[in-house]
Amino acid sequence: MPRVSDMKKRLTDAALDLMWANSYGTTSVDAICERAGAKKGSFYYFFKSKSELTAAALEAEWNKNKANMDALFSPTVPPLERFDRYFDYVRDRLAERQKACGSILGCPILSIGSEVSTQDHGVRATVDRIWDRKIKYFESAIRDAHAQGLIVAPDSDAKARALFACYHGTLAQARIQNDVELLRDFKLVARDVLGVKHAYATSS
Amino acid sequence: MPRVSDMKKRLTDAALDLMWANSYGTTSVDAICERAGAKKGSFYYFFKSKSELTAAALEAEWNKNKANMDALFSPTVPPLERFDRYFDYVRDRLAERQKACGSILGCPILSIGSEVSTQDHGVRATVDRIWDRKIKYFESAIRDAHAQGLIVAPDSDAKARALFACYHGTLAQARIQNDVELLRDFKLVARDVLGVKHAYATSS
DNA sequence: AAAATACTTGACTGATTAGTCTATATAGAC
DNA sequence: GTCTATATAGACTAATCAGTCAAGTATTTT
Repeated sequence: MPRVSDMKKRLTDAALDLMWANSYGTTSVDAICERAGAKKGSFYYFFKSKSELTAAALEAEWNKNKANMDALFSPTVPPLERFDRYFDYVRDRLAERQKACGSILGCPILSIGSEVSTQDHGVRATVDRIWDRKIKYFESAIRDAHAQGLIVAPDSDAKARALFACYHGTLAQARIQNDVELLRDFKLVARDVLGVKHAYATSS
Repeated sequence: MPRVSDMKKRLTDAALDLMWANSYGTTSVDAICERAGAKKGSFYYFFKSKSELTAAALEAEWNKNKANMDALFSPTVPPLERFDRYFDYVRDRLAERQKACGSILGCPILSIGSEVSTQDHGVRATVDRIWDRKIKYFESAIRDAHAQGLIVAPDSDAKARALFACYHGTLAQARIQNDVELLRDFKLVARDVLGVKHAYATSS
């Protein structure tokens, strides 16, 4: 096995960076190559199209985040607190990124997914897959909260999907208005969606 | 005032159609012209750039919908019922559109806004303006519901923004997954977000 | 009918696009 | 050292992009 290269990773990193900050459509293969320090030939050696690279970039992003998600949604954390920690984590990360690029970027999966969903079946399928994996964290926390009598949510899947959609709507709004403050109160909205009984609301 | 043309309207109609079904980035000026039956010269006679046309198209879309919104959110309708009627209306409209183009398209303001927000200040400003106008419908319904004791929502603006964001997250998810069914249960989510007291839940 | 305004035409430009292709360089196996 | 798979280099194509422009047509005012 001669010669190993980190170019594949550099390309997916560059692609996600640019597409998240701007959009799929305005991110050219040339720009991705330039940021990754690659030439055209290398790009098409690793990926057979921009579409395929995008799917790979989203999967890579998921893999980068998975360990954090596992920690945030660890069963050792009280279920409702998992959400609070997660929302804080995402907000902090977006705020930090805003310092670097000037914008609140929202969720790349949603932005890119919404942009290409009617046109690129491959990327859409990838988005769907990642979406489902992420929802599982929500679902399991909801099931635990229900079992502990903190909320009433017999249909944990539906509840998880509803909360996930609400959260992503808020992230999209934060991106459009470039305002991180819109994320500050989401914990309260989440409590409403979850139907948290007042007595059990976590303090933070 | 010699000669009047409907070309401006045809161009904004074509632009919104294409951008809604696909995206801002993949909708070329040439394609807009072709669908509108216009030549390049006419396009740039009416609009000085693709960006300016997009802003005009979004404003035109708002104007087309305004009368419907006024009717749906008429003060003569019980406040919580206004939401139900609105959600039904949007869902029906999207389902109908799906028959024509094969896809659930979600909200064009959100899709286009999210796509261009970090790059096109003019379009973003337009999106913000329309967003605020739409939220006013929610806000007034929430205030009325609060006054009638149907819900507890002292901060009607915050509640309206939260519900609006949740709804648009659900629309975005429906677009990405091309599934109108995701919109079916939003009424229930809305009740949770609004904090509707169980006794007052509208039946439909 | 002439003038003025409102609109249309379509060829054109120069930049950028995704993607291809052939040649070459580099590293580990033997 | 040489063989071989892995990776890089970068010129190239053909299509498409947003936008320009000068010349023309249609309609109303005077």
